[in-house]
Amino acid sequence: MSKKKVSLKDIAQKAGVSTALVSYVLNGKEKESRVGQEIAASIKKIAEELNYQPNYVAKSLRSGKTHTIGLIIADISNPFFANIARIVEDEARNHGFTVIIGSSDENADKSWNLLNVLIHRQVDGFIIVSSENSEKQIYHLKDKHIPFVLLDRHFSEIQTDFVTVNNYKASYDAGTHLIQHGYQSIGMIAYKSQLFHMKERIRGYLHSLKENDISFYDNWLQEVRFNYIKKEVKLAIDAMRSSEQPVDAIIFATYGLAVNGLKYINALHLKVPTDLAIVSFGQAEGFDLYYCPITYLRQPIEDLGKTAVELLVKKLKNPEQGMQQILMEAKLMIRDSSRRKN
Amino acid sequence: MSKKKVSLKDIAQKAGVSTALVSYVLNGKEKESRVGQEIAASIKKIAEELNYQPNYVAKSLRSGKTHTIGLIIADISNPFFANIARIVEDEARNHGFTVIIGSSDENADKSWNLLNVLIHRQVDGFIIVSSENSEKQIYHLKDKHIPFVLLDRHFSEIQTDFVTVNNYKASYDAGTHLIQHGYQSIGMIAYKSQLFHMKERIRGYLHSLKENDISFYDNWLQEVRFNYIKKEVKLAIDAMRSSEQPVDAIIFATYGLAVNGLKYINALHLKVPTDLAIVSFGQAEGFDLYYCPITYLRQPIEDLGKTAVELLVKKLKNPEQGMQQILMEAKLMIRDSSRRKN
DNA sequence: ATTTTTTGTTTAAACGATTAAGCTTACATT
DNA sequence: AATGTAAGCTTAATCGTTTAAACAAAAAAT
Repeated sequence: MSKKKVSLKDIAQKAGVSTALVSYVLNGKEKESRVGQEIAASIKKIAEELNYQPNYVAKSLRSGKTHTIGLIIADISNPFFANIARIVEDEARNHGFTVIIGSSDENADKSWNLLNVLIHRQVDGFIIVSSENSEKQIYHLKDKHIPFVLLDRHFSEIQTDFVTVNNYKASYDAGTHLIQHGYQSIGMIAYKSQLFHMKERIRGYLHSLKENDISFYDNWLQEVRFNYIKKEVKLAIDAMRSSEQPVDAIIFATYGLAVNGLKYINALHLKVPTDLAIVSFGQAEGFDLYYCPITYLRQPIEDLGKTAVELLVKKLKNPEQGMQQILMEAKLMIRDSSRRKN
Repeated sequence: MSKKKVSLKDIAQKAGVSTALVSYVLNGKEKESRVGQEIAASIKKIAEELNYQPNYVAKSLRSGKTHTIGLIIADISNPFFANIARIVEDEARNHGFTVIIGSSDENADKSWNLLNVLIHRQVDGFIIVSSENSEKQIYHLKDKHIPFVLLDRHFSEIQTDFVTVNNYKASYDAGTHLIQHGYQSIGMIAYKSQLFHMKERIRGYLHSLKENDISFYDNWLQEVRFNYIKKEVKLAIDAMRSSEQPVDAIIFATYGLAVNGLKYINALHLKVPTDLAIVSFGQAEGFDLYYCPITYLRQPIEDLGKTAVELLVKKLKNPEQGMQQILMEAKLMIRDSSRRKN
């Protein structure tokens, strides 16, 4: 089976007309281009019979549009990003776009590489979860007038479209919640990072303490390096516990930090929440399977992803589209790991 | 900034030669096409200066190759597939290919849709984790001579290239392990499915019982429907426990089943492994965070993904490439949830 | 001195679609 | 009868590459 691919030319030949007519008809331009009724009908019929499928590569070359979106995330094997990817993909497909995903591993060089590969592949636009020190890349896109939307993170000093959660508020809520449930010595483990969203998470945490007149001890805030997460999370927990004022609760700034932290807490035979209460950013089955379900900040992943796609698609259809910056709220899902202290 | 895109023509003009020469030089065909030394050098220099980047769309149109692979999986938000996707992506990029991912949700119709969208996008080939009842799709690809490799699952009645684990052996190992650790009444929760890999998992389990002269009770094997997983896993566990011969151990045939099962087991306040030992297929942090780390079958995800890409790339480069069918071994990672019964 | 070969380069078609502009008819208007 | 206009269709350029074939000039062989 499987004869040659059917092209416009084949249809034109069979119908005894030029390819122009076929193109007009199959693109629904019969009216504007005054194609005869019968001829139009017969073209449609033949196209149907031959099971014509347009060649998108040819279309793309002509139009300069590939109907493809590049999605750059930190790591597709991280559940948060996997979920984002899923939403973005589905939503993009609904709009007739195809998605190409790349994982940057939070590494600016990899991200730069990906960006360029995808630009050369002529993607129409990008949805990006930025890595640290990747400001240059953003400027580059602006320079080249390639449309993009930042997702989950943005740079406070660069004006761009973005869709993120209000990390400050989320963190503040987490801290306040713990305080209201009777915890007085609350630590936070975050990444050592210049990224705005991380700074905001820290700021929110600190603010919740201050507002409740809890005096802060330096040891309570631990910033670990992404590439040494396993070791440094342990050190961080050790430091917090041996602090002048040992913590009775910890807020983890990401899912990955929480996974590592909880493993160590298990190893130390600490009981959650009696020895240590927990609140974490991120979400995945891990938190459900834990013997004491973990209180977490649920980010509106579906909304985030859909909105990012919508913004981008709008920009692609109308490059004059004004800038949009969207902050969404994370919801604190209260479970056992932050049970009221007795 | 951002003047117009630089094309071969621009370079040709600046160098005062035809585009053909430029093409030859930039594709390293200077020798075969006997391009003059100086002219070649100057072309290279100019290309460099103008920062020329070839237009892949045009290249694709000409060559009929897009250097793009379609990856169809069940669901990118499932950690197993997310990991696969990650590996496939990286490996493909190493070979100069780009990956487009689609999630089928184990649904043959969606999968069929995806397949067609990607075919029209002119992907060069596919890596597919097949859904149930998608045999037709496989025949379709064979018919059209579109290269593909099946991953993780295959159809015993269709001759295709594939890369999967030896599910029979994995399951058999799990059963044997439990028996050797003193468990006598071992149940399995699997999906109700015609898919070969699922049948094999069941077959391996049954065989381990038989070989150890353990008589099997019908209630021990529970097959639940994918779309009713939450409810039916509960029913399954209830049925096993109220069996004539209640189970003291359960093998879960997938990670998703295990997550649901463990949640219910927690809700029932059953202690693992004293009340119920557990072994599961799949892997993710969930199993580490569980108060009693779960014994699981670790599939060689990295190898699976890489090998699938390698096979496909080989086929793309040489369509005459003979069929390859690769079975890999899953490794039983023994942890606390199957601790020796005392 | 003529022919052949080699070397270096250009021409032009092709991939598959889109679309502005041009070309015929037929019909309506004066 | 002459002119204008609308309808219906074709031509040909274009997007950016690749590459077989043609060509011209120089070098080698006769």
